[in-house]
Amino acid sequence: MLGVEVYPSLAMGPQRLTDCCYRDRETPSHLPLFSTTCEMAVRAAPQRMLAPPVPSEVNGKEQGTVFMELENSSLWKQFSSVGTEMIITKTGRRMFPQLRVKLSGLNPSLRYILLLEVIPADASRYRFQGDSWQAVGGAEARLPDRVFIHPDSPATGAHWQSRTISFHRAKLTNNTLDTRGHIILHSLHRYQPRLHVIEARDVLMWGGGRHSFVFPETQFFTVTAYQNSKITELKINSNPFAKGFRENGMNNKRQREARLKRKISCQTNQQSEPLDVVSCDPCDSTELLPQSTTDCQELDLEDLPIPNPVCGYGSNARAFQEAPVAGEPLDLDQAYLTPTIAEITAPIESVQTTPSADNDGLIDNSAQMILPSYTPAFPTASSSPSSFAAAAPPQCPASYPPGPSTVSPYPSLSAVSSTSQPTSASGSLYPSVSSSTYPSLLSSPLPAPTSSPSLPDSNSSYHLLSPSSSSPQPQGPPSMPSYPALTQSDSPHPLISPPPPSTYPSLHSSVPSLSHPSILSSSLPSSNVPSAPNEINSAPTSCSFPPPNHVSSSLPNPVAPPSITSQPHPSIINSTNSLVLNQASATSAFPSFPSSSSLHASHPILGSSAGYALTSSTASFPTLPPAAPPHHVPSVPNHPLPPASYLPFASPSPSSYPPSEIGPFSQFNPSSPYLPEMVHHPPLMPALDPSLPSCLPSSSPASNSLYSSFPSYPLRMCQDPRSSFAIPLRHIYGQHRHGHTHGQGAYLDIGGRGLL
DNA sequence: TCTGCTTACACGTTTGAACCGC
DNA sequence: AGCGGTTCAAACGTGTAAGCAG
Repeated sequence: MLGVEVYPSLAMGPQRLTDCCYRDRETPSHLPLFSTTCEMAVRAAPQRMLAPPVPSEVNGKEQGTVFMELENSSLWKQFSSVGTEMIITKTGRRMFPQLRVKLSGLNPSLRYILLLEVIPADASRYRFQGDSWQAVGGAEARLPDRVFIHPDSPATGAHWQSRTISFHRAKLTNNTLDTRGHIILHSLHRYQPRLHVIEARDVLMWGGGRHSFVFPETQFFTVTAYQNSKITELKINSNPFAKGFRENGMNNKRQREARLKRKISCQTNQQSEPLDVVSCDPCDSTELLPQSTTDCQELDLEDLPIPNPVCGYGSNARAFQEAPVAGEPLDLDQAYLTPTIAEITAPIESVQTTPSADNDGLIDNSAQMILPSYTPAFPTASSSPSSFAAAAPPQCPASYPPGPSTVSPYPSLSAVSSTSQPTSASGSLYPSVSSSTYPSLLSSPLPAPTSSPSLPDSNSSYHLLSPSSSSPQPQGPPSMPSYPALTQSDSPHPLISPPPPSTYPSLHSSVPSLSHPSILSSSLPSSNVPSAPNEINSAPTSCSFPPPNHVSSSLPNPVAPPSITSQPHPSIINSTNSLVLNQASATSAFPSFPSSSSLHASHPILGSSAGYALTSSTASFPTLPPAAPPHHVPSVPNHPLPPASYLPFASPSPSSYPPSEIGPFSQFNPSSPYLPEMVHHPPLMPALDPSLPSCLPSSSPASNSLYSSFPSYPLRMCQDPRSSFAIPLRHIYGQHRHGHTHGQGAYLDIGGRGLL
């Protein structure tokens, strides 16, 4: 079984995850982006829990705020407006539209690893009824978490910024026994892709800053066969591989029907006379060839954007075009969020974004912070229906942690500052909800009201708040200076040689049966939800994954290896404190919320007094709703979409390993699928600190009460031999012989099903 | 009977090796 | 011999429809 030990470098080292919430610039900084029940609950919480915004001493340029833009956002929006569906097959199917992004704000000299993760958007199972998606029950047990590692990883910031980054090689499958490393998903569920940018000081030491990006418009439903004919048509007209099905193609309906008729006719004729191959050729589509007109003209997509035959999308030609080079004007539809500042020293970490006046803003490398307004094209969720049906009434938030809305209201309870981390970053203006070094619990599942992906309130507009000012930021070049610095990756990290295998923590021995936090949270645990067959939650032998930082921290560091286990880092102390606060807030906000103690019980780290702040996050997470019986799901076909690009939750890249930051966790709000938000998802980097278990409050009760149904999965990684990342992985594999390679990129199983 | 999944199929795109000319 | 451009075939990606299972 592979564990973090196998991939020590995978541990994100000192995890500096700064979840951020993007709020309307004109909205009070402490107000959540989305108004939900949870939000209300939070607001009702004692004022003391809401940490006041911390003035930002932004130094964006110097700090290098990482900024990601979804290049083909327009295309995604087209699909999401109808209800994006992704085919999943046993052999694996690529995603379309593809995830194409552009990065900026990276340190050109540093190396980064890009990961793609697909997490459940909620805890519901869906069915396409009538003309919309409706939740019909609880989601199935979460499958092994797998992360697709971009084949170019690791690559320098200059590399990533010089081109469009495409994750087109990533494949989705419904084969739970998949051995090719494809991302395993359940059919008829809703998922949310999430991208991570991880600073890689060394291929074997992923300890740098980490930034996570979520583009709400990329949410999709998994299907084995398209349910919505509109989606089919959109795909046919957008996907080059499906040209054959276009009106002027050889495999369009007309042609197929003609072939079928001819076939039948031929068969009939055959009986009476020899078949005339020529005349019966089903492919003689010459009749349609003259139709040089656009496919769209032939299409029957009345209310759908008509793709351009050439670029795939007439209405948004660029969406399908090759990635523009850096500096090239971007899609107008794209909005940008300001980066979050990882406030290491300040107790509060929050992210503020600055809304741009409109979506006309162009962006170039230098201008990373343009925030075009999304409103025009994508009205507030409340006003516009979403293709993603709301599975359940909004009341769920109480028991279900809605993303942003739930989170944002929380004051940053834990500001874990890394002593070793030189941070010039100042606290963000906004209160962080919950900071955790192990946010997986928070964001990973993007828990949504079991039954309803309810639409966000009208209040949840996409305006961004400027850290320095509440006034709307004019369009145009982003004012970087005004944005909080997210990372401190400017200074190259010392290269750290991987410690000998023996030095790696032994997951098996040191970590008793534990469920990975990410798994727990992401699994959308539900008492009603059937456990996955491979569930090994109770299995003592199962691998568990401590917070990444633990791992990295535990790794021998010639330079300055902090001993987390033996001596709580100051940050830890802070986290502990924050934890308490968080718990309190969480408790008040979410009645159904599991006690932190229970969580701790299920996870050594969580239980650790040192806490690593991850507990704080955990505490703030309400218990997942039980698989709801058939939900009343108002079909909500078209959601307004959020900005195309968002700033990451910054995780300041640490200079050293101790967990340094705990940022507010903001989850993608399942109920408002299209709200822009940066989410921090920890599950992909399982970390394990053997020493932590010792700190576990063994007395933690009811540890399994909440997440017992979620198994701990071993870490698994597969990689494309062609990937530049091959060597490091092979090195790792070499130690454990569990590597899987394939031509589709590298995959990392975070919660893999048993592994070799 | 219905729903969902698997599989085979035809068509188009992509990719990379082979070939050719300079 | 090296380089760049073109050609070609295999591999791959795609949606559809039939068949199967529950």
